Amino acid sequence: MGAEAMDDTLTRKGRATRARIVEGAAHVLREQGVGFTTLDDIRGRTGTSKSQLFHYFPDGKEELLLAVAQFEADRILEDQQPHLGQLDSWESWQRWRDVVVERYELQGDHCPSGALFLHVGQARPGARAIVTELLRQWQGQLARGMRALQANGLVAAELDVERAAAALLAGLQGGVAILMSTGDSTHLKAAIDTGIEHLRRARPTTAA
Amino acid sequence: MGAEAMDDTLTRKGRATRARIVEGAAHVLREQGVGFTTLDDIRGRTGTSKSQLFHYFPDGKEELLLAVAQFEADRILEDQQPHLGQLDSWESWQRWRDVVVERYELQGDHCPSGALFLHVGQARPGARAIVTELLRQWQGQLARGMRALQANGLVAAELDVERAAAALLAGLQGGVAILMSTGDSTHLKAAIDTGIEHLRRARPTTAA
DNA sequence: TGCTTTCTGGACTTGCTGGTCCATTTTCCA
DNA sequence: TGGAAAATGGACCAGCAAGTCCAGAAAGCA
Repeated sequence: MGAEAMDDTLTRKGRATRARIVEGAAHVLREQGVGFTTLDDIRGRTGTSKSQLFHYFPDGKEELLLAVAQFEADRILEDQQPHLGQLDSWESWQRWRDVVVERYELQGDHCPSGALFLHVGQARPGARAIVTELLRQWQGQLARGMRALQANGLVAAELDVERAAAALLAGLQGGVAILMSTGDSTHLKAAIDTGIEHLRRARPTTAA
Repeated sequence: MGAEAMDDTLTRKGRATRARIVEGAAHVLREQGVGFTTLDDIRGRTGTSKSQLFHYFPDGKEELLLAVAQFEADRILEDQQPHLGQLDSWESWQRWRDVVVERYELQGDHCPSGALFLHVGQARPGARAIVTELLRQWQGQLARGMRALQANGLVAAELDVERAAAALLAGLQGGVAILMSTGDSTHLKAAIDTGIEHLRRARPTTAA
């Protein structure tokens, strides 16, 4: 997209303003939802003028939304670190679980990042790519953690790691979706806990 | 809502038109998504005039969307019958699984009903109520099926049925969400299959 | 049949929102 | 320092979509 090409000609001040716009827009979007947010809302929040918005995002709202989607996608994985990258013991899985639950409970119905990409992701091809890549990385990290458990002899080698990771990721996503629409985190907890339990039951047959 | 109060004064023709509007609107919304659908789109699709729309839905778009949400919510559970109501053997669970997967694979990225309520459900209180009730009933049926397995001695009585049902529902929802945004049903299948597997592993300790 | 109520068509209004434009200020850098 | 390029402010425009209104057709009903 044109964003990178623009970074070349961006001054220090320009980069700061652009970042301010993206962050501010992300905030407004999380609060109000994509469908109810106007450029003027973003303008007000970020203390910028119309011309600035179009200066940094020549293709207008579409491009800005895409930049926010990417920003949020990155943030989602970062927020789970370092736990998500170190899933090599039962304790670390538990810590990761707690971080995820706490994070999404805090955001509550304030349409978290998950909502953002779900909304955008339906039609626009660019947004779909961002979502797909996010899910790929997310699932990859979960699978990596499961293989670490296998390597440590905590989980049977027979476990279909990719499938288990896909199921866990789906449960997590669904739990978040339900949390967003009902305000209740029961499903999120149940999904993750059951997913981890699934691993726990897949103890190696040799060990006992 | 005003809808029921209106049914009193509706003639046969009136009821038919109202139903046509709701069904047509549901169709358009599934195709285009909430954010991209205008009243004129619905008007065109249903062969109605502006005044008809506001005659049957005095509160305008909001009320119409709510009616569609309720319509879709009912349809979701109906489409899973009779399987969802008869989950008393492993075979029936498998049949239900196949129906769900097939149904959502068919709808593909054509924003299925799930998307609809997710979109609407973020802010509007009425929509939130519809979603909550749908999930409650859905989970109730799953839990009922699990209890049937317990009654038939196929699953240990110790299984926390409500928690397992919540986890399965979350996985299903997340799987559908991922299917919608990526076009891939792998996660949906993995989630449901893993959920059922979870039950299979909870065999009664007495039987063996 | 004749009167009332409901139903329908479609022109019209109104407000909002994304997007354009240009003048002005600030920053860069040679 | 001075000119070019970037950054900023904000007035302005155009289109669109929700919602209004009223006149006329079709049903219901006694």
